[in-house]
Amino acid sequence: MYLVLGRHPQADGRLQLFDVDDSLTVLASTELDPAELPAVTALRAPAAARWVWANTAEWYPMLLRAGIRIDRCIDLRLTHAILRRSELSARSKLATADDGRWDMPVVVEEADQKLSLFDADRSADELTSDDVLQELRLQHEAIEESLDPRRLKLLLAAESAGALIAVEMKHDGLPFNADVHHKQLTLALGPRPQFGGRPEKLEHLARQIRALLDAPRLNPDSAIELLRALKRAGLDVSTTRQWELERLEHPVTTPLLEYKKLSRLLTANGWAWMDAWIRDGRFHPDYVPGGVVTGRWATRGGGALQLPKQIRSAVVADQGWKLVVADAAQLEPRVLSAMSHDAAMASASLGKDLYQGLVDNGVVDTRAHAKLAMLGALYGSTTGESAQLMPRLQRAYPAAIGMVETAAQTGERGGIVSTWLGRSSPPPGSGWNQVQQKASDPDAGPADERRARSQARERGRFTRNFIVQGSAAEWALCWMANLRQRLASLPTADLAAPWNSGRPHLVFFMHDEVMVHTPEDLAEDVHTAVLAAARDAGRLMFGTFPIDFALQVAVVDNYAQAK
DNA sequence: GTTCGAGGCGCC
DNA sequence: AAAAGGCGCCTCGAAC
Repeated sequence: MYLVLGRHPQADGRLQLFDVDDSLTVLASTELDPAELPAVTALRAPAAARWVWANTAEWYPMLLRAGIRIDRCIDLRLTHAILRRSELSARSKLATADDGRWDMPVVVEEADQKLSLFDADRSADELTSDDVLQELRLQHEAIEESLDPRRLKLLLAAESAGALIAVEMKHDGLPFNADVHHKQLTLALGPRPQFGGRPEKLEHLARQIRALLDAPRLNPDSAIELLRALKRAGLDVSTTRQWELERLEHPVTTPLLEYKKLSRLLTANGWAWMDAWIRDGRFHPDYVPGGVVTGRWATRGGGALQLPKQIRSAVVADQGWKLVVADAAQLEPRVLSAMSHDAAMASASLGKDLYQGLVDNGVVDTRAHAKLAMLGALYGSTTGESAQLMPRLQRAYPAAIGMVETAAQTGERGGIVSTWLGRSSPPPGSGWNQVQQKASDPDAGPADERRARSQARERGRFTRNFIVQGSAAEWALCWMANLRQRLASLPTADLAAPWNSGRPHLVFFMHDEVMVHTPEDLAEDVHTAVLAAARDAGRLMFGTFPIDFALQVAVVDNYAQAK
């Protein structure tokens, strides 16, 4: 059963909802006002139906505000983006006759707001319920005729579950204690400036820097001015980056590095950031599922996926609640060993730290080397220590290393690669092709060839990493989607708050890490659920292949206590 | 006045 | 002396 939602084809501003059976036949049609959507949804929610709509971020927020959570959906915009590009469904009508209509920009505004603000000139391409149903049929056809319907179905379900979770997490927000943060800022920077300008401690450091460089008017925020001043002081630097400054033997480096650190804190996560993103003790960033080509999420505003370790102690559970923080240890190498069926590499990770496993198996001598070698393999390192370790890795794990090498070669040739579940990389752009073309021209110069070679290698590193990063993102989505279902079936603690029924809920997701905010009494249940969800995700994706997805789980009061 | 690339740095 | 994948976002400063 599906519930297909879109605009009404005639009645302006109204919506139309189709009840559709599994053969995609319309059983019933309901016309409704946007304001009625929560009520209508509430009536239907008990049915085991899957909602189908163009964009979860458009409809789901108003349902959440009405206290309604839905179980499952298909976000056709997200699933279209996967299907039209996937190598598995490349011959489908959806892919070959794509008119770009579903290539919409990410919309985070909500439908009800948009209607009230832009009622007069809503864009002409708003999708009717018929459009939505037609797209659902097209996608079904593409999946069924694809080279691997099972994988695609899993990927599309996980992607859509992610869309629900993203909206729910924005709605619920990440518990964030503004007082703790304010105290940290004041301690580090000095009191908040009343009328702009630098906080005390930054200003003090700036004065020290100017004195030490004998540059009375220097603005240390200007990289150009700073570089000039450093050179004038006789320092041999080509940039003002941290790693380069650290190597200098000059009294200015200490205040300068300190200045940069504090300045970063102020501009990225200072008082202005707090004013903009923290409301009622919650951080409400916009998550953008599928926002990265590899399938990772992005965020818009607030920089949630770059939340510095420095400020994590301000992420504090409510009174009587806990944070369960879980991250997947060495996720990418584990995913690679499973997708390449590299039994040797998989066994190195069974029940333990994968990097230590490499040491125990005699592949490398230290854990640090194991990590360096592995990152080199995943990113395509060609120089330095990490590249030197590659032959050892290659010998020990030929299947795994062979897989990323093949992906790199495909990319260098301009080919397309795919993740385990079938998300495919974009083809090279026209500029890339032109450069390669030019290099094979009879009168191409050595510079042309060098440029072509370098760009080809660059793309090879991208495709090499794409298959691993993208497949790891798929595992993470499966993990989180499974966890969400498990959390929904946990009992409700007697801690109902206005914003929550007392049920554990996801509050944060960062690539290979999830955080659940839970009543204290249920923290152990959540811990168990997180582990079980990881096991399920591994089985869903890799069946019986013996691979462990080890988790580090911490039950804490604030985020800084994890790890 | 806005826009956009560069430099820089935070996260995975 | 920067390298090796994916991002977002801040400031500066030139270009429009």
